[in-house]
Formats: sequence, structure tokens, C-alpha cells
Amino acid sequence: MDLTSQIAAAPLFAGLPKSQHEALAGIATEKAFSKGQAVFMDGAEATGFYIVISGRVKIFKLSLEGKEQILHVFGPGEPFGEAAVFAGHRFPAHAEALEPTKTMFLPRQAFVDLVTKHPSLALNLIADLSRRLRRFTNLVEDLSLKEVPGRLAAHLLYLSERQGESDDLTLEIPKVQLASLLGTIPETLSRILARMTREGLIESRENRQVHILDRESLEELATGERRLT
Amino acid sequence: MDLTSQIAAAPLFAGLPKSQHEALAGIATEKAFSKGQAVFMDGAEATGFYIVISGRVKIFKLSLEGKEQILHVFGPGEPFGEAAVFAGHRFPAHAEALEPTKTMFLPRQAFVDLVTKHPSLALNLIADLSRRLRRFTNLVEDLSLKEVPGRLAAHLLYLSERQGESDDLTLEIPKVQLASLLGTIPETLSRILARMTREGLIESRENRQVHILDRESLEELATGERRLT
DNA sequence: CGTGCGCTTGACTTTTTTCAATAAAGGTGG
DNA sequence: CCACCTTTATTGAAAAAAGTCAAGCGCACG
Repeated sequence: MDLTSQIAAAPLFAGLPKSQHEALAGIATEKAFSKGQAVFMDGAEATGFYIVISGRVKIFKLSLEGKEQILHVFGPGEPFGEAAVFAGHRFPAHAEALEPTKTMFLPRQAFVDLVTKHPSLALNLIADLSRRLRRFTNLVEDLSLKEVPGRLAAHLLYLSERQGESDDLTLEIPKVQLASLLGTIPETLSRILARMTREGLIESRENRQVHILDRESLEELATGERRLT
Repeated sequence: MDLTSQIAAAPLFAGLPKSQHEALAGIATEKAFSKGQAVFMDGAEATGFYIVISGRVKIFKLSLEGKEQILHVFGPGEPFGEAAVFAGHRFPAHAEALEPTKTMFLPRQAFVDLVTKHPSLALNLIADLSRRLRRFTNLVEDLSLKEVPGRLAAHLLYLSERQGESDDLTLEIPKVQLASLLGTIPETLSRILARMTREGLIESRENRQVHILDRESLEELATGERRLT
């Protein structure tokens, strides 16, 4: 697929006239990354931002001791790094491809000009940033107000919902990454999955497959009404 | 002071023509809150957003057990609740006045219309949301990657910077609130302040006054290069 | 076919929270 | 102006949650 149709497919650019899609294609360039390759580093100058075409990218912070906190995992159609274009001018975190990934890169100034000229693009961007802010609110709430079992329960329910309300779900990412997303470490995650299994809340199959046995209890765990014994 | 000049003073509306300030004044209403009074509740419908005129407002999440995590403390000139106007339509957290507070309320639709018509307002809003996103990134990093002493050290340095690089600073909020802002509880905060004092990093005077004695060590604590013994 | 990565489990440590007691400070009504 | 009561703050002892360190297993990939 060519860049213009990629752009037309991105929610951020929804509702823009075709001429604008073509204008964007004119300023965008394609960049590909192999699994594990860095897209940008924390603190690097933000000369533009990215939109995932295919594959997945994690955005994360690193502590001095090497512990990692994943902030987002972005897939096809999702932009990342846009906020840095409008505030601070430096990326506030690291970005790395989780698998072979294609992106398009939108250079800063050309994009700013475009946003200035097209109110509907500006509104799309505002909605995008607002949604992201809301997600961060939830992340902070989870990290600060819930213990790991609650965060895991919430995540399992989120995956179940996203994957069509089925009781069978797939974790989508390796457990090391999931631990980092939940703000914990693989050992703790492993233990809590084992506890949930022991208590009959879930069944953990091979290959990142999880089967929900007791949805209600998971929901209570996620809200804090119940705790794992 | 009248609403028009209040609006002109808010960074969000900087650079707008006077006519627009007057248009905004036309749709804005003033709302006052007493200390401890709720401005809005988590989950309430967002029919508009607020800008602080005087006083201070905290935005926070509550757990079922009643633990509180402060997300922001906003003072004069700062807007809050804007993101809910553009995504979700419900407030994602509670808001409460920390002291007698005056705000102006901007109703949703009128503001959306205005943003659509005025690119420079849209850009201001984008910059505002982007900055806020960046702050959240730091909050998540702190909560997940740093221990309480590190978070406290970072906060003290932040206050010192904001208050003019002096070694004498004021906490600005009661310790209960500070604990909630740092994602901990008053007891823990109290103990860690005591440890910092014992190790000669700070001196804690009466009335929320803190004197920095060893800035370098505080900085190392904030980055994680050093730990409190 | 072996090396390594992803995952799990056990034992132990550290950090933080919980519960309880105490005390100082500040505002309110009598 | 004072007694009272709530708010704010501090400290100790014990419990709980999560992290660290270490070992071991199995499967995939080169």
C-alpha cells in the first residue's frame, strides 16, 4: 500500500480532504525497524513524530537500575511522539519496535503548519491527546491505588473486551513485557498468575492463551472489592 | 477584576484577539467554591471545563478503601477538565477546592465551536494537552520506577526551582496532600522527611518550610544514584 | 544439537502500609 | 478568652506486598 492510503487509514487524519492526505504523503517518509530496534531514545530531539503502519512499538521509561515501565504499546494506525512535537521538543521516553515494524515519519514543522491551517486536523489531534491523557489517568490510578493482582485482573478484562468479550484471550505480548506494562517484574507476574489459577479465576494455557473461568471475581479484583488470598 | 481580563490573563487564551476574549467572557460564568468543596466528581458528565481564577484545586482519584492519589494541583490561570470536553465526555477524576476558590466555567459546545474557528486557540490547547501528557509521563515514571525517598527528593527540587532556586522552600500544601501527591501516606512521608533530616540533607522547619542543606545528595536521590541508608 | 531466552519457583530482603497511640496547632462556640 | 474538638503530624511495632537473588526447566532458533 502507498503512503497516501496509509495516511487516509489513520484515525488521526480521518475527515481530511483527499488533497490533504496527498499533502501529508508529500512530507511523510517511511521508516522500518527490526525487532528490538530503537525508534528513538528518551531525551532525543523530536524533529517529528511517527505513525505505525504495521508491527508494534513500545514506549517506555527506564530506571538507572534498568527496570522498565511501558507507557504504551502502539499498533497499526496509531501515532506516537506527537506530543513532543508540541511541547518540550524532546521525546519524554524511549521507543522500540516489538517486532519488525513499518512506520511513517512526519517532520515537525510541516505538520505544525498543516495543523495550523486545518481545524479538523487540529480537532482530531486534540481528541487524540485527550484520549491519551485519560488513559494515563487510568495508568496512574492503577499504579498508585491498585496492587498487582488488581492491575492484572483489569488488564485481562481489558484484553477480553478488546478481543470480543470472549472468555478466551491472548496476552498479545511476552510476559516480560506484560510485567513491565503492569509496573512489576516477571517473577511477581508469574506468581500472581499462579495464584489466580489456583483459586480458579483463570486457566493459563500455553502460548499466551488465558481462559477466564470466573469473570465476576476478576472484576471484583480489578475494582478492589476483593483480594487474592 | 472582570471576566474579560481574567480570560486575557490565562495562558490558554494568550495570543487571541481581544474580540475573542470578549466572546469567551460572553459564554463563561463564574463559580466559587469553599475549602473542601467538590468541583466535580469522577464519572460526572463533563458539560464544560474550568479555569482557576484564584485559589487552588486538586484533581485526584480515590480507591475503594479511600486512599487518594492526587494527579494535579492547579492554581490561578490554569484550566482543568478540558480533556474531558474532547474525549469521553465524563470527568476521569474528582476535583476539589483546597482553599476558597474562584473559577470560571466554560460550557462545552461554545468552547468547541470557538476552538474549531480559531487555529491559534486550537494550537494553545494542543500545547497545553501536550505539556500535561509530559507531566503524566513523569508521574508514571516516578510512581513506578522510584521509591518514595526519590519522589520526595524530586519534588523538593522541583519546588526549589519553581520558587527561584533558593535553598529555602515552602511545601505549599499540607503534608497529607503532599503524601497523596507522591503516591504514599502521611506516615511514610513523615518517616522519610525524618530520615532526610537525620542524614543532613534537609532541615525541616515549622509551617511547611524546608531548608535544603545538601542539594547534590538530593539530586542523586531523585535520579536513583543514591539511596537513603 | 546446544545455547539462550522465556518462564517458573523457592528463599530471603526490603519497602511500604497498617494499626495504634500520642501530641501539637488552630478554629469555633460558649 | 478559654475549653473543646478537629485537623495535622509524628513515632513504634507488626504485617503485607513486592522485589532480589538464585536455580532450574523446556522449547525455539540458529
